[in-house]
Amino acid sequence: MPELPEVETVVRQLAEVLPGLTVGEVDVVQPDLLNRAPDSFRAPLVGSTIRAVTRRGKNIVLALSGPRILAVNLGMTGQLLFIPTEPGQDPKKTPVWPSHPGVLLHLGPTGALVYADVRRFGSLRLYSPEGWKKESARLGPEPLDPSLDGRAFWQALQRSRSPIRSWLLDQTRIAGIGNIYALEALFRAEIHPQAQARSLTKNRSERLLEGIRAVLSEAIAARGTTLRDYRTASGDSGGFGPSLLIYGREGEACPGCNTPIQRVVFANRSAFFCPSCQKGS
DNA sequence: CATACGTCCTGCCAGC
DNA sequence: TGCTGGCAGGACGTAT
Repeated sequence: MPELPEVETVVRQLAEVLPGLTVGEVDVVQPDLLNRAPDSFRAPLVGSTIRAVTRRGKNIVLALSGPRILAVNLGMTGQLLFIPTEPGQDPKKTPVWPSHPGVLLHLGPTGALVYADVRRFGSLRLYSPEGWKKESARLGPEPLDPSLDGRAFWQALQRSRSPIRSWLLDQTRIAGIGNIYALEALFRAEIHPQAQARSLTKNRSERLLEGIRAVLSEAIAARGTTLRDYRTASGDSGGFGPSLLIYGREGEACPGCNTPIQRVVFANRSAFFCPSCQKGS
């Protein structure tokens, strides 16, 4: 699921409700989601207070007293849900309790935070502030950060022989983009997904960066794309699905020229594109 | 170092 | 109706 707009949506919601709350009991239902043994995951968390909720790439970053950092990556099917409760009410007894709970953080009488994940490709990783700083430094720049300029983006592309879609999915090159928004941005910029990164002209790469920023911003405004599993922190679906121009639309008419949209598979993933509008492979 | 590919896991759905 | 194969938003490890 979850790419930058979906993660940003969850982060914005959680930033409204979590700061100031203190972690009580921690239930680990699926230990394989954690980056350490359940006991050493639990111990530093219990009793700590949530200070801030931010995003780095596709990671939800909870800053805790201690200090500690809890980084949550939703993988393909992860959900991070805030469950409001009445005092004394069991979050598991609420109508919004998910079907595949992985980790539950009790947050006092007013609510709980549950991570749920059908396929369990996601993760909850606990770090020291220094440890997280190192992890974060492995990721590429934030596409919506204005300090990423068109020239730096183009120069980075010039150094790679990878297909541009693969380049965009590599989190160490640019952080937060996944298959849906990579393909949407490439369609907007009229670039073939298999075009070599370094084949892009400066103008074309600037159009690509503009396309990335536009589609991410529009998707955030719509609270993300729900294909199946993605939910906001309050359990709602995202509204951007109908606005996808190319993703999942094999055989449909290109909105620009009416040519049937094609699907190719490379690097083990589907790529949708208009063979007429998107050249350069 | 850079790039390419298989793998982790489960559920759903089209097609037979 | 029931089974099977294909496919899914991500990321990491390994091989070349």
